[in-house]
Amino acid sequence: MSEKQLPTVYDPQAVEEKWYQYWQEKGYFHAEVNPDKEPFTIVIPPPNITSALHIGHAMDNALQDIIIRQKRMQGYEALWMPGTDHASIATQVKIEEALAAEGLTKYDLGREKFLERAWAWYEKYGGTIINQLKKIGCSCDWERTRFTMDEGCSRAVREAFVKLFNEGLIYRGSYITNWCPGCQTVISDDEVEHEDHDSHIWHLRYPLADGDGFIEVATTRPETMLGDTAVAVHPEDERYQSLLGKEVILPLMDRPIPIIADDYVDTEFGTGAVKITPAHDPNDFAIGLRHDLPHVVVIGKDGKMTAEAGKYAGLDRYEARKAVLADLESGGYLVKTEPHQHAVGHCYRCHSVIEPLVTLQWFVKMEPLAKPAIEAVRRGETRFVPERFARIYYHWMENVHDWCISRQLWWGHRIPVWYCQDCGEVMAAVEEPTSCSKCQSSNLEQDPDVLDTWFSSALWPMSTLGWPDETPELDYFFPTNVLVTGYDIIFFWVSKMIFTSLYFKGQVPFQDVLLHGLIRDAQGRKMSKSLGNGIDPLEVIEHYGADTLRWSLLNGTTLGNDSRYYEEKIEAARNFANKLWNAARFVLMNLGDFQAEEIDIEHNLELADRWILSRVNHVTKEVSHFLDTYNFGEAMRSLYEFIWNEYCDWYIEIAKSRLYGEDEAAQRTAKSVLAYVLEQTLRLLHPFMPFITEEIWQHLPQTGESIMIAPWPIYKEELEDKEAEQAMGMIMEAIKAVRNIRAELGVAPSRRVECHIHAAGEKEQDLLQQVVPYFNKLAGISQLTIGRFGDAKPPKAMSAVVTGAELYLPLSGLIDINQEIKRLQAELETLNKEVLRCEKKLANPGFVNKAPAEIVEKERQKLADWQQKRQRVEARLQELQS
RNA sequence: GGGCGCAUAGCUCAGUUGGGAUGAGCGCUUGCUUCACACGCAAGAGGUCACAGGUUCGAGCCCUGUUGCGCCCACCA
Repeated sequence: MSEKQLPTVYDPQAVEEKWYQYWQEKGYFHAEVNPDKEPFTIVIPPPNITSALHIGHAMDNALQDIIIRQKRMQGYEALWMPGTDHASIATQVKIEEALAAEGLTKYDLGREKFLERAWAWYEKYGGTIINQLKKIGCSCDWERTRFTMDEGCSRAVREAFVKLFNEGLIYRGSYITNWCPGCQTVISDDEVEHEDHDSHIWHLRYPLADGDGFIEVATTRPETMLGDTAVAVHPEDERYQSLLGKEVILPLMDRPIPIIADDYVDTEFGTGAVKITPAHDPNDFAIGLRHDLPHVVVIGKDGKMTAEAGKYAGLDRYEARKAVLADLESGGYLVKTEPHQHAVGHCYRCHSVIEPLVTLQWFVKMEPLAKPAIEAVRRGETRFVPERFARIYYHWMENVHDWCISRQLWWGHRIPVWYCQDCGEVMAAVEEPTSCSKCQSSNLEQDPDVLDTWFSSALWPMSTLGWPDETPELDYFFPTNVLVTGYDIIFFWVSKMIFTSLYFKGQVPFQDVLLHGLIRDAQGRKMSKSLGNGIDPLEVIEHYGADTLRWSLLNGTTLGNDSRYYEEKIEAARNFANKLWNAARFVLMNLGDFQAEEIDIEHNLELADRWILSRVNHVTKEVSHFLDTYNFGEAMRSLYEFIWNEYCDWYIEIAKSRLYGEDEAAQRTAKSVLAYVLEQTLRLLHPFMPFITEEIWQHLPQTGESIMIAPWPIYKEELEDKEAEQAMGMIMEAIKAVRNIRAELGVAPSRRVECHIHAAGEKEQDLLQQVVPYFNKLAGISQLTIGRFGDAKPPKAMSAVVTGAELYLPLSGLIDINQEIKRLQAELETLNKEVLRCEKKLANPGFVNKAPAEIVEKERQKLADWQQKRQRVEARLQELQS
């Protein structure tokens, strides 16, 4: 860098573009198998190619980037594996929407043309997403970028399917499934979103076949009664003992159906008698199996009534409900209608009301997979952060149903199963078979369906590293270290990766799962397209820069908790970046031609130097610790406070007197410490704000290619300087006391005043003498007289008592003795309270005996301190009142 | 019906293993064109840590219960 000075204003656009390109050219993002280094791996949650990234993605990926950048600096072979997800159902829904806008359906195109469209979609959005991630600053290993439908991932999917199939863990069968009439496919239980709807419960009367009265049933879905094939009661329900084995005539359909007994029925609920529709209700389906009941399918896949529904055939299911109810009422079968709330399932992609239908599907048998997955987490092989999410995982795993993996969609991994059209043999194969393994016929047809999109996601940590091949990458980078994702996809993805990885690899896929919350809008509402309250991260980056966006999304947050998006937060982050920029600009302006070799932080140190060096060392410890424990918000707070409140507000101001002074040695020391602390701080800040830190760092006198590969600062216990921290604390307290008096009396900032300061002891006096140059500057003092307790005081003066000293400001013309007395009396009151509190605590034998010695000692110290202050204030009051 | 989270300054939120709430940003008051920064500086105001018990020498933090808000899971029609 020839240009040593920073421009007055930080321009994120130019800087970010420049450095990102530089990093890429240098190959810093790339990780290789390297036996000399310890690996550290993160696989990205592959964003869906459905559309551009939203603000939640920005946060998710900023988190991952923070982790991977720190690990890289710490010397790990850090791999962040990137890629995108084909998102079978979600993408298909989008494409069909686009088609609909053209007045077309997927059938107009046909499967092949439709898939061409889908691939074009991938080309467009897949690229957009990658570019967005780059804008955010993500240091992914782009050379390794993958896609869930690329060749390798597709082969992994087929291998996994065939292995599970051959080992009896995948089966095909007709079961009641969640049919989405909108997407025209089944979806798994996880993909159904339940919502409570205000509806009704209808009591119906079914006449007994023998004409001897009625049985009353209750239902929330009257239209399904057309498909009833039984009425069930509890076997021990005394009310219905005499009816068991009898038949009722199904109203409207005139069909006799039996009254059966089943434990499932709750005698307390409704009438204790349940109409059974095995074809249209999951519970009824189970009862139907137990009692071998026939299925009457009255609702079709289009959500309309079938021919089996008789005169209602062709009606939409909700119109049919109205018609059926009207007919039941006019026939005298409707006993009563009561308001009722009940949960209605909706498709998580198109929001249609799910229709439970019996269809022929492929399933994964979950029980043998779930058990090891539960045990592995119990053993701590994978750790959930925050811990509470492990419970959610356990609960899901312990109650998991078999996983329906086939989808009646076109975009996705085609199920690798072929049916022999001659002998009916069913073959699962990784590569397309040419002939039937049983009858050698070549008349084979592949299953038309595709796999659940989560099937390929489940393999992601393995497939991106080469599985099913035993690649060096898989051996080296797997299991991965950290997975970062939102708590809302524990079921969809996290749990599926865990059991899949354990089954195929015998290892958990990652050690730690970090689960963050959702970003809501300023009112706390979920961001959604319908509300139009979403935020485009790229727009924010354009206005404020990526560092600002990253900082604002994570500052002050905690893992697992939702947060809100505010323009004010963005501005606060921007202000922080600006503060850092200006501090650096100041340092560089004063450094001149100062060289890296000139940096000397061991000799000629003043108190303030020792203090800031101790502080930066302490912050190094804190930030490292907070990152180790995933307390990102706390790490950021620590950096923010150090940079703003200590480095800028105090150290830079203090250093000025030496920078502008004549003493060259002192000037060199100040420059050294300013440069050293800034450089350390930039490295600590780099994972959070990669661009601005690089830009500044490149201007500093140091030797290195990039801050990205500079070593992570290490805490050194020997650099801790408690004495300097305490002494500086005293000095700062005294300066603040002077400023406080000045402000209260309205002393013009430009007016320099005289000050007498009396120290408690020799140590304090010595200390004060050391800091005169900047004490005067920071407190606006013209003449500082340093004495000892008991020395003569200026006759008319404002005064303040601070730790180890008392100070007097003889502000002629501004002093009102009565007001001063009031001030001191108020001060005395607070001091009395503090002294009392300490005394009480120390008088408690329980505290003195049981609390750690360190705490007790601290309390004694405090008491002595308060007592001394109180004594000085009392003495001062006496003087003034006499 | 289960489970979980939240309740701390006017607002939005932190608070790491229990040890004076000098908590942060925004907002508010007062004063400052102080030679890095008005996206700033300085000085302030503002809190019974939801409520009630308990454990402890000591509780915002641990335990029990209550209230309010939010979320997740669940095959009672």
